[in-house]
Amino acid sequence: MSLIPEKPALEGLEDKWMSRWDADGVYRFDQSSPRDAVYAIDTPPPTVSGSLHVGHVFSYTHTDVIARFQRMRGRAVFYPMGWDDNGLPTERRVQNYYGVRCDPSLPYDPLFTPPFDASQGRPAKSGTTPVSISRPNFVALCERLTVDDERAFERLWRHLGLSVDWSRTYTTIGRDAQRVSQRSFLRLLAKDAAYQLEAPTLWDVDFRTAVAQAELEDREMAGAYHRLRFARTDGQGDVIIDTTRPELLPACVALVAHPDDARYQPLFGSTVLTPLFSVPVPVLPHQLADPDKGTGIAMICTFGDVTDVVWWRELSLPVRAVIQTNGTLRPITWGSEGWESTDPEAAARAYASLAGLSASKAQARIVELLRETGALVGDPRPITHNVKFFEKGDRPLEIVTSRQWFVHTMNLKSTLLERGRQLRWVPAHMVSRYENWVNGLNGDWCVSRQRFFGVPFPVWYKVREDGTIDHAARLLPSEDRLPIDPSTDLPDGYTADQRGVPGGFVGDPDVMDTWATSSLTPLIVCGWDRDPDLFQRTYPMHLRPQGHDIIRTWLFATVVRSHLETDALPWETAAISGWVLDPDRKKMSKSKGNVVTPMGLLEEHGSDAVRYWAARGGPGVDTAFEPGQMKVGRRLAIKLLNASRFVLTKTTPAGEVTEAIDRGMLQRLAGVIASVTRHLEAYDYAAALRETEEFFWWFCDDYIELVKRRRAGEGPGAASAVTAASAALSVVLRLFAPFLPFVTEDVWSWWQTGSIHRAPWPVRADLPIAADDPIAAEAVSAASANTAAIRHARSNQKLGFGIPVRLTLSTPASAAIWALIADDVIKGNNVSVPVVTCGAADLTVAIAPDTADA
RNA sequence: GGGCGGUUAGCUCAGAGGUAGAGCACCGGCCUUACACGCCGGCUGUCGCAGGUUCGAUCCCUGCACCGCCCA
Repeated sequence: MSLIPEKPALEGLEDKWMSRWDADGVYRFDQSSPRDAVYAIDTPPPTVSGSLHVGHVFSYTHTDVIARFQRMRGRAVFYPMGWDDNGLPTERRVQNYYGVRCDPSLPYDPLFTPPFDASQGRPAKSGTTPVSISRPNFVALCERLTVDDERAFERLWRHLGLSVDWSRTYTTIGRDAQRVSQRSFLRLLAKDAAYQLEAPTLWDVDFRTAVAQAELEDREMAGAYHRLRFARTDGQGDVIIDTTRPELLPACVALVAHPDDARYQPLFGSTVLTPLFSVPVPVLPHQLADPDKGTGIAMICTFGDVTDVVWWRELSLPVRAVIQTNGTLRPITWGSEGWESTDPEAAARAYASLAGLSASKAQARIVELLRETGALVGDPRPITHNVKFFEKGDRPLEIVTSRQWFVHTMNLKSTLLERGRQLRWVPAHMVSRYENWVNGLNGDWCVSRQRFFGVPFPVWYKVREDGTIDHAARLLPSEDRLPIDPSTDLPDGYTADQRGVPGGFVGDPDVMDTWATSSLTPLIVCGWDRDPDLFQRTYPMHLRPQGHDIIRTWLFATVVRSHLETDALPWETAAISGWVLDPDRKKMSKSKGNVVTPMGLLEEHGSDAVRYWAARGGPGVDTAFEPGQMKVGRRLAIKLLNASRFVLTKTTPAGEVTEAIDRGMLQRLAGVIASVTRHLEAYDYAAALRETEEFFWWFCDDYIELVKRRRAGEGPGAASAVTAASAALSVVLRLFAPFLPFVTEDVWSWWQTGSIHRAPWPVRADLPIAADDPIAAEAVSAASANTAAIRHARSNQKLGFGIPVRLTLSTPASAAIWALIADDVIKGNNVSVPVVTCGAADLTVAIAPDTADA
């Protein structure tokens, strides 16, 4: 009894309980649990070089509600957290923070210290050239910098009350992730599911790396159609084409028109000369040429866009690439092989002012040249059009020929669609996002990136005697050596001094796409290659929670990898969270999200209150950011404290639940248990919370108010109410526990041993009532209805509760029902003199103040 | 251009073939021995638009509009 505070409050509950839970290991996964008792969650690892915002709090709360529910149902919940530190965002931060840049050709320097450390103050900006360092040194700095972020993230998650097993935290650049990524890669290679190819690839000229289809986004940009005149070699006049990329004219390899286009049919097979450069190119038919676009005939360049790639491949055209990996135009010797021109001198003269320029500068310059020579017909006509960008990039993507690693996905399309159908999607309609994406795949998955802070490809190549690299002569490590870094580790049978010399070897300089690692999270956390016991207990996992924006990337890639590695779906269910919208119905923007820091929110409203707001946003439903709902959640938590205190400060006399109202209340609660359980099983946490909350307010405002006077006394009537109320409280606390873990745990600790979060999920058998009794149900409904009518009358006559009233009541309730509730209704409404007619058609009430002389 | 979702009270949202709901906000009242961080009561609607099915449609069907997202 002394454990019940006199004036209970929410303040400080987070700190109190998060350390207690940690000390007691409440959320530790019990690896001795048999597989069918396990519930395994594949948590999205947040990007640590970004910041956590309100959207994260929202969706991670959803997952935690499910985790807590499953734990209370007796499942051994496997709920590790990961940090996504691998990839570009971290690289960029490290470069600026330490004044370095990575050069994978450099050897590891064990004594290296960075030129500066931004936390110690930054040197004057001018004149500081980044220091080039090896990949292992660079990676070490990345790891050093991300440690702080990860600590801050963990603190926030603990404060929010995520029931994560913190002993199993992983990072996407960590040893486990590297080893799994490399092992999986070697196995893909062994079964020809991965391959290397030198091919035109989407390329970001600022990051200087290949990017994959999944990382593209279209952006609307201003552009212009330029009408160019090509001379026919038969002297029969000109051919006029339209292009938005005149700067690629030196890369032109053909003209193309639709095979049915009568205007150009006579030209097919003939040759024209490019303006300025006088390169003879053929005019060819292809059905992808759009007769309605521009003049209906286009130039094919290597490479302006993905259609150029198709034409180039299907029409067997030569390559004349001009865009270099840094986005500038390369030097060209006109007249040499591959750069044939009928007037090499003029071509060289024209090109001299273009070489070395970026694409956009080259465009401006070549337009001048075309105009001067009369090859530009009319003025450029401005348009806006969609241009492909790397989602993190600043300039349009180019297509550059380079050597890349790919994973076969095109040949898996129908299998992947089938996998999508096998997965349970919450909400169900999200499957169409996935199908949309799979159906739209237009190339295999490019998994190599010309970056540094990622998992290296565990591959070396032999160097020929002439010093060139023989990419076909791969040297692979055995699996037991993994993880390795080919820029510092040696292939078996070679010595360090053979690196990069004729007859020696070189390491593959690339790293894996960040999705190529994070697509393996189920394999990483479940111990695929290190803990067969854990793996068979946890994999396939039960739940993948994530946002709908990364269905095409993370979800898709994970399905691919699990299919290839384990011939199985990685999880049973994918639960897709919506977004948090700002008041303008836009996705909560970064700037906005930073104004409202998650920690500030949790401190202002309390974690339970913020979780309450989050849990009201149903699966897949975008939800407005609304502090008002957090205030409501806070009030709910406070109400729980007070109601609990009230119930628990009178626990005698205890006894059988005999009164109809008490039994009716418990019956109603039994229905709530069943319904809430059903909702949670279906991942509809929002509905579960709504029903629990609705019952709880009714329990407080109607049930307790009606019975509190009877309960305050002695004897069987009091015992019935005391027992019913505390039984109900026990259940209600447990129903709320997944949503409001702090306040429910605190109340639980007043009168129970052990954590509520390890307590069994409530079932009907917990309630001290036998089979359903329709009389009791009717009694409790009648009591509520009659009370409402009396309250209404009081309010109309402005008679406060403190004033006793004489009551004239006609009620539809039968005399038998009225007899069961009369005492509680009369006392619970401060009625002094009741005159009651039972069995009436309608419920009517008349009251009058009971004056003192009565 | 194709796909998915949404449109219900001032706001945030639930709902279901049969008399439109909750919370917040607002208005009025109440210190009722758990809680004034509380309690009681009240007000508010062409359920986006137009057709169709039906005895009956806000709900089902068709088309349209607008918002958001995904994909070309």
